[in-house]
Formats: sequence, structure tokens, C-alpha cells
Amino acid sequence: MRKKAEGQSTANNHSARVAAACRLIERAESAPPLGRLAAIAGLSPYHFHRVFKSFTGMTPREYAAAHRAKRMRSALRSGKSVTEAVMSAGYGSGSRFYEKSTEHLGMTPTQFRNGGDQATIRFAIGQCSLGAILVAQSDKGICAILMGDDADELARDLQERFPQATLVGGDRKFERLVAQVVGFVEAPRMGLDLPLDIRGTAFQQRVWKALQKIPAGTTASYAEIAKRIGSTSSTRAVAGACAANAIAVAIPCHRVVRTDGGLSGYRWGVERKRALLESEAAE
DNA sequence: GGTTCTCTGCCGC
DNA sequence: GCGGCAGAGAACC
Repeated sequence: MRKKAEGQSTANNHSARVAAACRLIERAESAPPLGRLAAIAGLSPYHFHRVFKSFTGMTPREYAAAHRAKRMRSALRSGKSVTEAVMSAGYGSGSRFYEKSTEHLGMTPTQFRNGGDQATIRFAIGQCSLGAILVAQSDKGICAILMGDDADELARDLQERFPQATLVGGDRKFERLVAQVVGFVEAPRMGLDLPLDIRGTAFQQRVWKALQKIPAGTTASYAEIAKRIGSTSSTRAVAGACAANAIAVAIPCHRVVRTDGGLSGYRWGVERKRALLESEAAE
């Protein structure tokens, strides 16, 4: 009994320290260095870092970055100019923010302010051994690879994923790109040497990054991915992020299976998942 | 391009 | 539970 109470109080202590660090990060003009956060929490930088991550699922640096991006977004939404928003979010200089803006907002600040992504997305639909395949590209790179049984369904899916975008059918030059992607889907081991335009929340991005590290021909469980991104208890959220993935095969969510080896689900049909895994294992 | 800070796996207490 | 080192990596100037 006594032991339990002690364990409880340690946990409470930690959550209070982590919460205090979060508030500090939120209030600070620029991200406080790790050493200062740790000193305030009364822990060594090493240990504090681990405690923080185990509670929040992200490192203090990531937390600060996510919070800045959030401030940036709300400042832009409230109608401030891009420059004002950059400053009020605590980015030291405009130029520094611009370098990373695509990462934070998924688009340039001006595009964001103009009501989301109205950029043009070009797409084309082709056929591969797994059925119909849609490849879409923004000016940043491939933003969607979708698979399905019929072309209309895929086009609707694309429109739903990018409701603000202007979708245009691809020209002949674009067909070559589709052919390249189809070739990649048939033989994923070759790799896809094209830039990707990956859009999602910070958490989704972390999951997708982890997925890209799973080598072809192997699999990982949802729990393993959760562990790799340092968020052991987020197994279900990992599954959610996999399901939200818009870039099939290039972000290999098909390589994530249940802990017992069962295939679990696949956004584009379990049969396609099975086929992909079998062909990768055979290569 | 060098420096400084961050992050993580591993080990010791 | 906590601290610390080593080494890789990212951010910064």
C-alpha cells in the first residue's frame, strides 16, 4: 500500500514537472534550452529529457517547435501579415521561418493565409498489378499515391483529401511520372527517387518517418512503431496515422502488421497489403 | 564548414 | 529512479 502511494507520488511529481516545463516553453519568447528546463524541474538534462518524452511523446525541442507552429497558424488565421505572424510566433527572423515553412504549414505562409491550400495538384490515373493507381503531384512533390478498384473512386478520394486544391489532369509529361511510380509499386525495393510532399500533423509525420525506415521485405508491428517514435502507449494512434497516409508504398504503411503477425487492416484493402508484402518478400 | 546543442543507447549506482 | 558518457545527428552561425 505504502509502496503504491510512493509510486503514485513520483508519477505525479513527474507530470507536474513536465507540465511546468510545457507552460514555460509556451510562455517563452524563444525555446528555452534543455539545461534550463531540466534545472527548473530539478533533474539532470539527460533524465529530464527522457521523462519529458515519456509523458508528452515528444522531446522538449519538438514540443517547442510544435507550439511555435501552432502560434504561427493562429496568428495567420487572425489576419495578421505573414511578417507579423512570424514574429509573434517567436521565430527569430523571417528568412529562418521561410526555410522551414513547408515543414510547419505544409505550404508557404501566404498560401496558408489565403485559406488553405489552393495550390494546383496535377494527377493521373494508371493501372498496375494491384488495380487502379492514382498519382498526384503538387509543386513540392508527390502528394498522393492512391490505389483502388476504379478510377472515379480514386479521383473522389483525392478531392476529399485536398478539398481546397485545384485538381488538373496530367499531361503527357506527367504520364511518364506515373509510369515511374507504377514501376516503383511493382518493385518497391528499387526505391522512388522523387521528392514527396508529406502533409500531416507533427505526430503523423513522426509515424510516417518511422515507416519509411522499415526496409522492404520486412515488417514491424504497430507497437514497435509506437516504441520507435518514443511513444509506447500510442499504438492506436499509430494505426490511425497509417490509415491517414496518402502516399501508398512510398510511405510503406503496408509493412505494419499486428504484433501476432496478422495483417490487420489496410487503407487500400487487405488483399493489396498481402500482395505487396508477398512480392517484397520474394524479391 | 565548424561549433554547439540535442537526442538516444548503454551502463552504473 | 536517476545520472552520465559516447557518439551520431541536427541546428546554428
